[in-house]
Amino acid sequence: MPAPSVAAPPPPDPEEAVDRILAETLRRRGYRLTGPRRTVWRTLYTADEHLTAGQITERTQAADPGTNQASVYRALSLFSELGLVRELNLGADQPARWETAHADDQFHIVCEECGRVDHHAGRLVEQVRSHLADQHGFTARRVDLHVSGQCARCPQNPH
Amino acid sequence: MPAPSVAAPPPPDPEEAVDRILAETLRRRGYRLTGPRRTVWRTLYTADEHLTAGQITERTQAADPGTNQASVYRALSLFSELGLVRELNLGADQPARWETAHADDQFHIVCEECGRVDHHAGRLVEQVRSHLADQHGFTARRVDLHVSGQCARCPQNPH
DNA sequence: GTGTTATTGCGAATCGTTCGCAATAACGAA
DNA sequence: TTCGTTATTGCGAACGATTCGCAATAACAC
Repeated sequence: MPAPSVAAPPPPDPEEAVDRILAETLRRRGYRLTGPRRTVWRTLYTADEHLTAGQITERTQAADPGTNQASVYRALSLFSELGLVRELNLGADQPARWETAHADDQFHIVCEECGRVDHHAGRLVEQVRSHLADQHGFTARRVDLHVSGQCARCPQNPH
Repeated sequence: MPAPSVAAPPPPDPEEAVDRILAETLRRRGYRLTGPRRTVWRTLYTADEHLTAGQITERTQAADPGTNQASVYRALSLFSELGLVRELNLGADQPARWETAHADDQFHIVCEECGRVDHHAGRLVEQVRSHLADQHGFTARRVDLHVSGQCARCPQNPH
């Protein structure tokens, strides 16, 4: 089996691809890529839903025992500052939740019956932004739209 | 000085008018009108801005020393359940704020520079409601729209 | 008035989150 | 590759906001 004449491209490793986003963002701003940060990042990246800090800590510790709760909070706070993740407050009673960043022209819909949380894309957020800018000179940095009620599947919904 | 032949209407007392809203709402649901509840209610009703529970406690205690913090929280929680007030979460870092209830087809705009919080009326909230109902069968009970950024007056605003 | 019981005040407990600090490990330079 | 600097960690204690349990008090119906 002859060696290829040109440098062989490294095999695509999906796990490394996820890490690269993190690594580059951190380095660009002079932060270090550490174990806890990588584990928290992978936890968020592979999450099926919006996790609380407590859940993130659990899963992070499952993947890398010994990781401290405080480090998880510090990682989340840093990621948020770097625009990698987004903190959500879906209700006064419940703790904050976290998700990987996406265009914030999406909003969250929470069903009070089944607890389901959905993303919902739409032009609404963009409309709010431009309305405030044009009519009121207000530069919107962040737009949070959060709706709670009953989803179509839940029994108490009056059709 | 002869007594009037018909019952004299009591002079309109603006302070009592405020109390009446509270009294009637409470009685209708079988709750008692108590001192702390009345004081908290007046505090909210005469507030110039959205107050935190701590601020409400301060002002309530100024008006009626001896009122306990726990009672303030209990009053707020009850009022909220009765639809008399509304709890606001304007940011992950800051504590909850409270305002007397109004149609929620209004949203909140917070300037990150000067800290100013404005109400803003508009059709947007209503649009969200009907869109979700018509297109997705979702019954929106509560719509929270919260925008943060820089207001027209603040220096860092790039025009 | 008087009795029933919702409500209070008090202090301690809880929850989520942040802090201070000594020990550790990441990364650039030698 | 090793070394030094210093950002980052783990730990535990502190924190602020909110809630709890309970005996004492006070609203309201009769």
